Amino acid sequence: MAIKRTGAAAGAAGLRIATWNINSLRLRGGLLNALVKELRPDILCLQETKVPDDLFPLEAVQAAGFPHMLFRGMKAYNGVAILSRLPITPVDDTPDWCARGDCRHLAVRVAVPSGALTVHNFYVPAGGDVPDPKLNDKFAHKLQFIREMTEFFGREPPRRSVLLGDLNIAPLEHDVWSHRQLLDVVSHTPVETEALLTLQKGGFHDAVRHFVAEGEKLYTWWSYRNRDWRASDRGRRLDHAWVSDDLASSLLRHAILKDARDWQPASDHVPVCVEISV
DNA sequence: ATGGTCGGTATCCGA
Repeated sequence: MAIKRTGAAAGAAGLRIATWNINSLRLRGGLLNALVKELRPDILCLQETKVPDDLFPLEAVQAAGFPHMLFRGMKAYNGVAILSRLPITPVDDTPDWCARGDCRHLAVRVAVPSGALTVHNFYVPAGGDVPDPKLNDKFAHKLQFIREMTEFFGREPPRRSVLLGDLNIAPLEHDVWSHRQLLDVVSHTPVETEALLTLQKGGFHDAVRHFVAEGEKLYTWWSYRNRDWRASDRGRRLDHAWVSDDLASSLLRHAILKDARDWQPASDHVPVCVEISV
Protein backbone atom coordinates (compact mmCIF):
# COMPACT_ATOMS: atom_id res chain seq x y z
CA MET A 1 0.00 0.00 0.00
CA ALA A 2 1.38 3.34 -1.02
CA ILE A 3 1.88 6.03 1.61
CA LYS A 4 0.03 9.16 0.66
CA ARG A 5 2.19 12.26 0.89
CA THR A 6 0.27 15.45 1.28
CA GLY A 7 3.02 18.02 1.77
CA ALA A 8 3.95 20.54 4.40
CA ALA A 9 0.45 21.60 5.33
CA ALA A 10 -0.32 18.15 6.63
CA GLY A 11 3.05 17.89 8.36
CA ALA A 12 4.06 15.01 6.16
CA ALA A 13 7.52 13.61 6.62
CA GLY A 14 9.97 14.55 3.92
CA LEU A 15 13.54 13.69 3.13
CA ARG A 16 15.97 14.96 5.73
CA ILE A 17 19.49 15.73 4.63
CA ALA A 18 22.16 16.87 7.06
CA THR A 19 25.76 18.04 6.88
CA TRP A 20 28.43 17.99 9.58
CA ASN A 21 32.13 18.70 9.63
CA ILE A 22 32.93 15.95 12.11
CA ASN A 23 36.68 16.70 12.38
CA SER A 24 37.80 13.05 12.56
CA LEU A 25 35.24 10.31 12.07
CA ARG A 26 37.29 7.83 14.05
CA LEU A 27 37.45 10.11 17.09
CA ARG A 28 33.81 11.20 16.94
CA GLY A 29 32.03 8.28 15.26
CA GLY A 30 30.18 7.54 18.49
CA LEU A 31 28.52 10.96 18.29
CA LEU A 32 26.68 9.87 15.15
CA ASN A 33 24.15 8.19 17.42
CA ALA A 34 23.44 11.49 19.18
CA LEU A 35 23.07 13.24 15.85
CA VAL A 36 20.63 10.58 14.63
CA LYS A 37 18.65 10.83 17.83
CA GLU A 38 18.29 14.60 17.47
CA LEU A 39 17.86 15.04 13.71
CA ARG A 40 16.88 11.64 12.25
CA PRO A 41 18.47 12.42 8.88
CA ASP A 42 17.89 10.13 5.93
CA ILE A 43 21.18 11.26 4.42
CA LEU A 44 24.19 12.64 6.30
CA CYS A 45 27.12 14.35 4.57
CA LEU A 46 30.35 14.41 6.56
CA GLN A 47 33.50 16.44 6.02
CA GLU A 48 36.98 16.19 7.50
CA THR A 49 36.59 12.50 8.16
CA LYS A 50 40.40 12.32 8.24
CA VAL A 51 40.38 8.59 7.60
CA PRO A 52 41.86 6.60 4.71
CA ASP A 53 39.29 4.36 3.00
CA ASP A 54 40.87 1.14 4.26
CA LEU A 55 40.38 2.32 7.85
CA PHE A 56 36.81 3.66 7.40
CA PRO A 57 34.75 2.72 10.50
CA LEU A 58 31.99 0.76 8.73
CA GLU A 59 30.60 -0.75 11.93
CA ALA A 60 30.10 2.60 13.71
CA VAL A 61 28.32 4.00 10.67
CA GLN A 62 26.08 0.95 10.29
CA ALA A 63 25.32 0.94 14.01
CA ALA A 64 24.13 4.53 13.71
CA GLY A 65 21.54 3.35 11.18
CA PHE A 66 23.16 4.02 7.82
CA PRO A 67 23.43 0.83 5.76
CA HIS A 68 24.40 2.73 2.60
CA MET A 69 27.53 4.84 2.35
CA LEU A 70 30.07 6.35 0.05
CA PHE A 71 33.39 7.68 1.26
CA ARG A 72 36.60 9.15 -0.05
CA GLY A 73 39.38 9.70 2.43
CA MET A 74 43.10 10.16 2.73
CA LYS A 75 45.68 10.13 5.46
CA ALA A 76 45.44 12.90 8.06
CA TYR A 77 43.54 15.54 6.07
CA ASN A 78 40.24 16.23 4.32
CA GLY A 79 37.95 13.31 3.61
CA VAL A 80 34.21 13.24 2.85
CA ALA A 81 31.47 10.67 3.28
CA ILE A 82 27.78 10.35 2.48
CA LEU A 83 25.83 8.10 4.84
CA SER A 84 22.30 7.05 3.95
CA ARG A 85 19.30 5.10 5.12
CA LEU A 86 18.17 4.86 1.49
CA PRO A 87 20.10 3.21 -1.35
CA ILE A 88 22.44 5.66 -3.08
CA THR A 89 24.16 5.55 -6.45
CA PRO A 90 27.57 7.20 -6.79
CA VAL A 91 27.93 9.93 -9.40
CA ASP A 92 31.25 9.04 -10.94
CA ASP A 93 31.85 11.70 -13.57
CA THR A 94 32.79 14.46 -11.15
CA PRO A 95 35.87 16.70 -11.51
CA ASP A 96 39.18 16.27 -9.77
CA TRP A 97 38.91 19.73 -8.22
CA CYS A 98 42.04 21.81 -8.78
CA ALA A 99 43.70 18.56 -9.99
CA ARG A 100 44.75 17.68 -6.47
CA GLY A 101 42.89 14.45 -5.80
CA ASP A 102 42.32 15.61 -2.28
CA CYS A 103 38.94 14.16 -1.20
CA ARG A 104 36.76 17.25 -0.97
CA HIS A 105 33.65 16.21 -2.91
CA LEU A 106 31.24 13.33 -3.36
CA ALA A 107 27.97 13.19 -5.24
CA VAL A 108 25.22 10.58 -5.18
CA ARG A 109 21.78 10.02 -6.60
CA VAL A 110 18.91 8.87 -4.45
CA ALA A 111 15.49 7.68 -5.55
CA VAL A 112 12.52 9.34 -3.84
CA PRO A 113 8.79 9.10 -4.66
CA SER A 114 8.92 12.12 -6.97
CA GLY A 115 11.97 10.89 -8.89
CA ALA A 116 15.75 11.07 -8.50
CA LEU A 117 17.61 13.64 -6.44
CA THR A 118 21.31 14.46 -6.67
CA VAL A 119 23.20 15.23 -3.46
CA HIS A 120 26.56 17.01 -3.53
CA ASN A 121 28.80 16.97 -0.45
CA PHE A 122 31.59 19.58 -0.52
CA TYR A 123 34.51 20.45 1.71
CA VAL A 124 35.89 23.72 0.35
CA PRO A 125 39.52 24.54 1.26
CA ALA A 126 39.77 26.73 4.35
CA GLY A 127 42.25 29.04 2.65
CA GLY A 128 44.92 29.70 5.26
CA ASP A 129 45.36 32.98 7.10
CA VAL A 130 46.44 35.62 4.57
CA PRO A 131 43.61 36.77 2.28
CA ASP A 132 45.80 37.41 -0.74
CA PRO A 133 46.10 34.77 -3.47
CA LYS A 134 49.49 36.17 -4.53
CA LEU A 135 50.97 35.71 -1.06
CA ASN A 136 49.07 32.62 0.06
CA ASP A 137 48.75 29.49 -2.07
CA LYS A 138 45.99 28.15 0.17
CA PHE A 139 43.85 31.19 -0.47
CA ALA A 140 44.53 30.93 -4.22
CA HIS A 141 43.44 27.26 -4.02
CA LYS A 142 40.23 28.23 -2.24
CA LEU A 143 39.32 30.83 -4.86
CA GLN A 144 40.17 28.43 -7.69
CA PHE A 145 38.02 25.72 -6.08
CA ILE A 146 35.00 28.05 -5.95
CA ARG A 147 35.66 29.12 -9.55
CA GLU A 148 35.68 25.49 -10.68
CA MET A 149 32.44 24.82 -8.80
CA THR A 150 30.89 27.83 -10.54
CA GLU A 151 32.02 26.52 -13.94
CA PHE A 152 30.81 23.00 -13.17
CA PHE A 153 27.30 24.07 -12.14
CA GLY A 154 27.26 26.76 -14.82
CA ARG A 155 27.37 24.20 -17.64
CA GLU A 156 23.71 23.52 -16.99
CA PRO A 157 21.52 24.89 -14.24
CA PRO A 158 21.25 22.39 -11.38
CA ARG A 159 17.93 20.60 -11.10
CA ARG A 160 16.55 18.39 -8.34
CA SER A 161 19.87 18.84 -6.57
CA VAL A 162 20.98 19.52 -3.02
CA LEU A 163 24.42 20.97 -2.28
CA LEU A 164 25.67 20.72 1.28
CA GLY A 165 28.89 20.96 3.15
CA ASP A 166 31.55 22.97 4.85
CA LEU A 167 32.02 25.75 2.32
CA ASN A 168 34.37 27.63 4.66
CA ILE A 169 32.78 30.96 3.70
CA ALA A 170 30.26 32.99 5.69
CA PRO A 171 28.66 35.00 2.88
CA LEU A 172 26.23 37.36 4.61
CA GLU A 173 26.76 40.20 7.07
CA HIS A 174 24.95 38.31 9.81
CA ASP A 175 26.68 35.03 9.07
CA VAL A 176 29.53 36.31 11.29
CA TRP A 177 29.64 37.80 14.77
CA SER A 178 31.16 41.05 13.52
CA HIS A 179 30.93 41.94 9.85
CA ARG A 180 33.27 44.90 10.27
CA GLN A 181 35.95 42.99 12.17
CA LEU A 182 35.94 40.01 9.82
CA LEU A 183 36.05 41.81 6.48
CA ASP A 184 39.76 41.04 6.20
CA VAL A 185 39.58 37.62 7.85
CA VAL A 186 39.63 34.58 5.57
CA SER A 187 36.06 33.19 5.38
CA HIS A 188 34.38 36.60 5.17
CA THR A 189 36.48 38.69 2.76
CA PRO A 190 34.56 40.32 -0.09
CA VAL A 191 36.38 38.31 -2.77
CA GLU A 192 35.21 35.09 -1.12
CA THR A 193 31.68 36.11 -0.24
CA GLU A 194 31.11 37.53 -3.72
CA ALA A 195 32.48 34.36 -5.33
CA LEU A 196 30.24 32.17 -3.19
CA LEU A 197 27.13 34.23 -3.93
CA THR A 198 27.96 34.12 -7.65
CA LEU A 199 28.12 30.33 -7.40
CA GLN A 200 24.82 30.30 -5.53
CA LYS A 201 23.12 32.52 -8.10
CA GLY A 202 23.91 29.92 -10.74
CA GLY A 203 20.77 28.05 -9.77
CA PHE A 204 20.82 27.40 -6.03
CA HIS A 205 18.71 28.65 -3.16
CA ASP A 206 20.02 28.97 0.42
CA ALA A 207 17.83 26.42 2.21
CA VAL A 208 18.66 27.69 5.69
CA ARG A 209 18.25 31.44 5.09
CA HIS A 210 14.97 30.37 3.49
CA PHE A 211 13.78 29.98 7.09
CA VAL A 212 15.95 32.49 8.97
CA ALA A 213 15.81 36.20 8.08
CA GLU A 214 19.05 37.72 6.75
CA GLY A 215 19.06 40.23 9.59
CA GLU A 216 19.32 37.48 12.21
CA LYS A 217 22.72 36.22 13.37
CA LEU A 218 23.27 32.60 12.40
CA TYR A 219 26.38 30.47 12.98
CA THR A 220 27.45 26.86 12.52
CA TRP A 221 31.07 27.10 13.71
CA TRP A 222 32.73 28.39 16.85
CA SER A 223 36.50 28.34 17.20
CA TYR A 224 38.21 26.00 19.63
CA ARG A 225 40.28 29.00 20.68
CA ASN A 226 37.62 30.64 22.81
CA ARG A 227 37.52 29.81 26.49
CA ASP A 228 33.72 29.78 26.49
CA TRP A 229 32.34 29.49 22.94
CA ARG A 230 28.75 30.09 24.01
CA ALA A 231 29.51 33.15 26.14
CA SER A 232 31.78 34.84 23.60
CA ASP A 233 29.57 33.64 20.72
CA ARG A 234 32.09 34.62 18.08
CA GLY A 235 30.63 32.30 15.49
CA ARG A 236 30.52 32.05 11.74
CA ARG A 237 28.12 30.29 9.34
CA LEU A 238 30.54 28.16 7.35
CA ASP A 239 28.33 25.11 6.83
CA HIS A 240 25.58 25.33 4.28
CA ALA A 241 22.66 23.54 2.70
CA TRP A 242 21.44 24.72 -0.68
CA VAL A 243 18.76 23.34 -2.96
CA SER A 244 18.41 23.90 -6.67
CA ASP A 245 15.84 26.60 -7.41
CA ASP A 246 13.26 24.05 -8.54
CA LEU A 247 13.24 22.53 -5.03
CA ALA A 248 12.92 25.80 -3.10
CA SER A 249 9.16 25.46 -2.81
CA SER A 250 9.60 21.94 -1.41
CA LEU A 251 11.52 23.02 1.68
CA LEU A 252 9.73 21.97 4.86
CA ARG A 253 12.05 22.90 7.75
CA HIS A 254 15.62 23.28 8.88
CA ALA A 255 17.67 22.68 12.01
CA ILE A 256 21.03 23.89 13.25
CA LEU A 257 22.07 21.64 16.12
CA LYS A 258 23.87 24.23 18.21
CA ASP A 259 23.93 22.01 21.29
CA ALA A 260 26.27 19.66 19.44
CA ARG A 261 29.05 22.18 20.06
CA ASP A 262 29.05 20.86 23.64
CA TRP A 263 29.14 17.17 22.77
CA GLN A 264 32.33 15.51 23.93
CA PRO A 265 34.70 15.40 22.29
CA ALA A 266 33.35 18.45 20.43
CA SER A 267 33.80 19.29 16.79
CA ASP A 268 34.14 23.02 16.19
CA HIS A 269 31.30 22.72 13.65
CA VAL A 270 27.67 21.77 14.39
CA PRO A 271 25.28 19.80 12.17
CA VAL A 272 22.91 21.56 9.78
CA CYS A 273 19.80 19.78 8.48
CA VAL A 274 17.08 20.55 5.96
CA GLU A 275 13.93 18.65 5.16
CA ILE A 276 12.43 18.53 1.69
CA SER A 277 9.02 17.31 0.62
CA VAL A 278 9.68 14.56 -1.90
C1' DA B 1 47.70 43.94 18.86
C1' DT B 2 48.10 39.26 20.10
C1' DG B 3 47.18 34.65 20.93
C1' DG B 4 44.17 31.56 21.91
C1' DT B 5 42.87 25.11 20.80
C1' DC B 6 42.13 21.19 18.39
C1' DG B 7 43.36 16.31 15.45
C1' DG B 8 46.55 13.46 13.11
C1' DT B 9 50.48 12.16 13.57
C1' DA B 10 54.88 13.35 14.75
C1' DT B 11 57.52 16.74 17.64
C1' DC B 12 54.92 20.02 12.79
C1' DC B 13 50.88 21.09 9.57
C1' DG B 14 46.32 22.34 8.73
C1' DA B 15 42.15 24.28 10.61
